[in-house]
Amino acid sequence: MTSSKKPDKYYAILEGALKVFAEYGFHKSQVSRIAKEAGVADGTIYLYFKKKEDILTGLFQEKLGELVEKFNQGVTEEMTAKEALRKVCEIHFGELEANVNLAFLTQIELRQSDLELRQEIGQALKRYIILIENILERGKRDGSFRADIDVKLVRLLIFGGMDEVVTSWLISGQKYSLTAQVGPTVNFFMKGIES
Amino acid sequence: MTSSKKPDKYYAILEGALKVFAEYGFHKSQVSRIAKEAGVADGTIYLYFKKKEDILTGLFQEKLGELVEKFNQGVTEEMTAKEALRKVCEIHFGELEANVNLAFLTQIELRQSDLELRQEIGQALKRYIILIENILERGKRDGSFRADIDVKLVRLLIFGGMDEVVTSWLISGQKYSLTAQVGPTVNFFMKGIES
Amino acid sequence: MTSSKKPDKYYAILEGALKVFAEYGFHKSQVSRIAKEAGVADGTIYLYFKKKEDILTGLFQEKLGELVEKFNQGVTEEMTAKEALRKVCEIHFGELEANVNLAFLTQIELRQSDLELRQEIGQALKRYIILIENILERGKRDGSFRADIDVKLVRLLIFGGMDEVVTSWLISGQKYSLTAQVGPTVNFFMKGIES
Amino acid sequence: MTSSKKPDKYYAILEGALKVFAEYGFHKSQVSRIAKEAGVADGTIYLYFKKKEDILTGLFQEKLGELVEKFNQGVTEEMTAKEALRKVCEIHFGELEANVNLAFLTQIELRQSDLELRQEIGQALKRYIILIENILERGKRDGSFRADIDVKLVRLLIFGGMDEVVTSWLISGQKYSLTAQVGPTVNFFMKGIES
DNA sequence: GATGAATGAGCTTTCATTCAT
DNA sequence: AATGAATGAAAGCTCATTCAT
Repeated sequence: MTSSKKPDKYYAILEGALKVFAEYGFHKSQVSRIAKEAGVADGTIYLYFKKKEDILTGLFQEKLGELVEKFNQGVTEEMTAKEALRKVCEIHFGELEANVNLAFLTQIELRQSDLELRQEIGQALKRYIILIENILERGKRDGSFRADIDVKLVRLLIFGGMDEVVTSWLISGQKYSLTAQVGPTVNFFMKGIES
Repeated sequence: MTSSKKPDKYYAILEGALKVFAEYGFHKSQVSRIAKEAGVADGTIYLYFKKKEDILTGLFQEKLGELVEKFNQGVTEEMTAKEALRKVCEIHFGELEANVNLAFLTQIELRQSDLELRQEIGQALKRYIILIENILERGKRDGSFRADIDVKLVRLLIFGGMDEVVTSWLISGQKYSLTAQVGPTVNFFMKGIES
Repeated sequence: MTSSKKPDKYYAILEGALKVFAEYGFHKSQVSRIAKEAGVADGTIYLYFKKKEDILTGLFQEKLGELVEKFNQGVTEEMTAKEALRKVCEIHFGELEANVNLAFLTQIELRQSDLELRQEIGQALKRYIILIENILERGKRDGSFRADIDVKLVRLLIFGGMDEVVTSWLISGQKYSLTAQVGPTVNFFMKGIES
Repeated sequence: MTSSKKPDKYYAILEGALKVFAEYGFHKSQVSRIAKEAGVADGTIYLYFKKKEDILTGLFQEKLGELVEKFNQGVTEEMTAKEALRKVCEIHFGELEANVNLAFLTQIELRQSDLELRQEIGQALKRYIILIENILERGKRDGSFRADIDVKLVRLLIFGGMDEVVTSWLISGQKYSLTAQVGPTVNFFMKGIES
């Protein structure tokens, strides 16, 4: 199903890098270690990536792309805005809980990058951002969400909130269930804290 | 009240580091450059810090400490829980908007650290976290906040939301007013998005 | 008459190498670039040459061989020694002026080699050297040249002189006519500078 | 007497480089080997030279500078033009014979450089070139040299001739006396080969 | 013979850290 | 305490060469 236009070694290197980056972090990961993990020679990496940093970039694009795909497939048009928002949170927490290495990549490594790279990452996440904004717009239109909300700001607050929950779970050592947080999290987004 | 027991050069180095880290990022900042910015010799830095990373740690503790101090001073007991929460957001956005270098430090550099360091940062932020949790507890007790909220979770959601708003503002190039976001942000925390 | 027993690709590679070496110099020329220029695969080069250096060697032998051939054809027995020497200089300057890439090869690249290779080059030039020495011997015998000249030394002085004139012309950017220097050059060889 | 404004290590590195370059050639010489030879750490080299190539450049400038100094000191105003020219050849052959490493540097390594570097070398030799040209001019004026010689061309022929004699002596393995060639060489320059 | 993807040894350069002064 | 020249480990990257197809 995955239309892989790139050669196998490209993906082997990315998988190796995911493992190594997750364990050591980008700056403490040697290219030679990634090569070993991927089962290729050091030089081979440079047939597929121009610089070490490009491995990180490629990893982001590949993995975030897959993630975004899952969001797009999981959230359908027939859902109500509320259902859709809940689904987004379920996928967000669920996917990262199911793939801890990926969680390390997104929550830790993704931040270990300079401003320039972060802007690039922003691009890769754009479709996810648009998805959330669309849900918010839809809710505003059909009256299920308040008319006075600032879509862009609320999108940041929702994304930032989920992001922090995931990071906290990760730093704590994944000692509790992340998906168990979906209910109260979505409830907060819906009703706030005011009694 | 802040008893600065450390010698002047200690702070000179931290100020130099703040500037340099903000401009180049931790990994691309050379110790020699920090020394130059601080007006001391390279070797002098090692009289005050054991390793380069310790400069970053020291910077966090110092700067986050100051920040936490501001929160503690700005949020008083006579405020209602709601007022207190609004104040927290005002200070959070206000301080970082007023000090862009500090914002870079907290939003970008603070993330450029491995898991170990992030846990350490968590410690430095603990008092801020407790402050928010206390406000939430107080609101639950006096009935201004819903009784069924999970304090620890909501604290993450609130902090994460504000954090993302700041980062987004920073990455965008600080093109708009951050403090102008306080109102709608707090409103979201209070009432959620449900109509 | 030149029986080319080597396959076409051999010469294609040499031509590619001549171009690439002339532009980048031996050490900065990649084998893959030569391959591309020659229109063959990288690996193919190693069917014809054992090492990169052997391409240079082959090029010298081929090109210097052609050059020596021209000297031998241009200088005939019926010429006087003086005429022959003038002819040598005419061909030397003329051929290199007409083929700048070849000039780069002989004046610049040919030197970019270690002692070992330079001795090998000496071999390839041996026939040219012998030609000059023969002319000098002949001139001594028939009385047109002084009897007390040291043939080997004078050969070096004549060759070295012409060589320097060509190199200087090349480095200057070929801004003037090289063949125009034949007259005064030969005159110097003949009469020296003493009035 | 040598006004050394540069620190000792600078010269130590140059001396080490001279030895190593003379033995292995520039491209086969590792920086670490030069460092070892100079008795400094690898990194120290980069306190004095920005790139490996700059060691070569520095060496040229230093050594050619010393050489040029010797020419300027050895050739005085009260000499006749002929005497001066003989002196030049004596010093040229004598200095290189006395310092074989330097001879390797000038005859082999100095050529192992691309066009750009050779132009730079040309600058370093300019004073030597001017010296020879001045002698030729003087000889023309006082009638000891022919009035119709092209000074620039003859300078190339003289320099190139001497250069080739030195190189040939070096490649042959320094089996004979170089200074013994001064007499016949100068004689050739003066009287040519015509009987 | 021809290919070109893969290899991996090798080297320059950087820069955190040290220590003699 | 302060200096800054010196250190040397460490690693990203290149590219000549190989070999399975």
